[in-house]
Amino acid sequence: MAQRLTRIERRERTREDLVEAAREVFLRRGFHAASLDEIAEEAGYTKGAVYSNFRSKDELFVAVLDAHFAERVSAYSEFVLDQEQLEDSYRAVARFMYTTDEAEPRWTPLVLEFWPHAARSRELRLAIADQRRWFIEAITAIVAELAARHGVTYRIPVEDVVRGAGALARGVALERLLDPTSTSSEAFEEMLVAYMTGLAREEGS
Amino acid sequence: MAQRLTRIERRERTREDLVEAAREVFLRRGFHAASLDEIAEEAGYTKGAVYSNFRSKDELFVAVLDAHFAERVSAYSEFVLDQEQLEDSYRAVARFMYTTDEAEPRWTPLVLEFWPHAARSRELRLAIADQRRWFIEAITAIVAELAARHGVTYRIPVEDVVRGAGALARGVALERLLDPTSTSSEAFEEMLVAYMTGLAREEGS
DNA sequence: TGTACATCAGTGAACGCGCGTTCACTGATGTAC
DNA sequence: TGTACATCAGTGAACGCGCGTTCACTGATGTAC
Repeated sequence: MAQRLTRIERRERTREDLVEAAREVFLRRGFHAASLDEIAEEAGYTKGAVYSNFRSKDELFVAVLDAHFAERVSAYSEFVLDQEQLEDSYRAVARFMYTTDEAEPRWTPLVLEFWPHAARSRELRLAIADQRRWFIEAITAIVAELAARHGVTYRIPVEDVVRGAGALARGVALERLLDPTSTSSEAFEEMLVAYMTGLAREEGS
Repeated sequence: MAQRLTRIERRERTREDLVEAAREVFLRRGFHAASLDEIAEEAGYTKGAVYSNFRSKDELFVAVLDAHFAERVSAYSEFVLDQEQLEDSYRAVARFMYTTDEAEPRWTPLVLEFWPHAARSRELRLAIADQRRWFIEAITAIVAELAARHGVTYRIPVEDVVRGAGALARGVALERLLDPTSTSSEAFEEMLVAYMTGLAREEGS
């Protein structure tokens, strides 16, 4: 009994359906191999609906990324600052990263598959770079707050600390894509703690 | 002037030409966007020559990777062990990684673009995994030797130390692809030193 | 050293096909009176 | 509340095109005698 919706409501609904379906199909097939036909069908529409809501396959993908990063930021902001010890926060982050990667191991390669593609178009590259900057800034704010609470400063800008941590996580996720037995959750936890702790400035120096 | 070559010599020469040209075109265009026409033309042959020497575009790409990893291993084995201090070795590695990335910033995304593609074919995935394992083992041997000389042991297996370092480098290279101003050479050096030093076991414990 | 046939690396053109994009159309919602 | 026209979200079919792969062919190298 689909209730009657206004045009705007229906349009928003369709858009959400498409983004959700796109996310699943992109994960399943990868960016290049995913077809708009399959995405539209998964969402219960036809390809034309995609072009009624997005200008291109690229733009649809960017919408998937938008939704993802928004979710991630709110997840981090919920648990990172709740820990007693600084190292507990690091470990909680490591476990969160590792767990989400295990739950959706294809997410990281999917994003990375898109970057070289995006890098070749000026407009797309700028859109992705903006999106990324927004995400990095949001995470940086959380880490800066965490560090301030524990009276810690880092030897490089907090933003670089964050970028490096993300880099480490992404890199490990990729290793595990090719060889899922490679880096254990415990090993990754040690890596991240070593990285974060090693970057902290010695007290009072 | 082209001296007469035996069939085997000519075939080898053609193969090398194709791999070299493929490397350049793949770097320029990315894996998916590179066409065999352009590669063959760049090498001074036609597409047929590619199929006379390789079974597919995938196999040609794997040959490019083979050549690359062999070069990298011999580069590392030359300078890593020549340093006085352990930290000097870490810093030399960091600078090498950063410099090669600056020289060919598209290499990392190129490789990463290929992985999700490879992950979807069993045969290809195994070929890439084997290649990667060989590379990781070679680097692990170098780092193990380095650690032994300096009487250092790590809190996780040396192989994981190596994987993590590679992960960090790749991740940072990707950041810089989207925003070349993001992580400075100095910041990356600190990241890697922090990571490696942080993973060393406390002396005598 | 020379001749006759065999091999095969590379040519060049054609094939096929998937898929992103476009577009005329439809029927449900919106608006004016 | 009801009628007549306007709008526009989504349909469905067609288009176009790039590019990986195939294949019959050629001419230079290899081999046998």
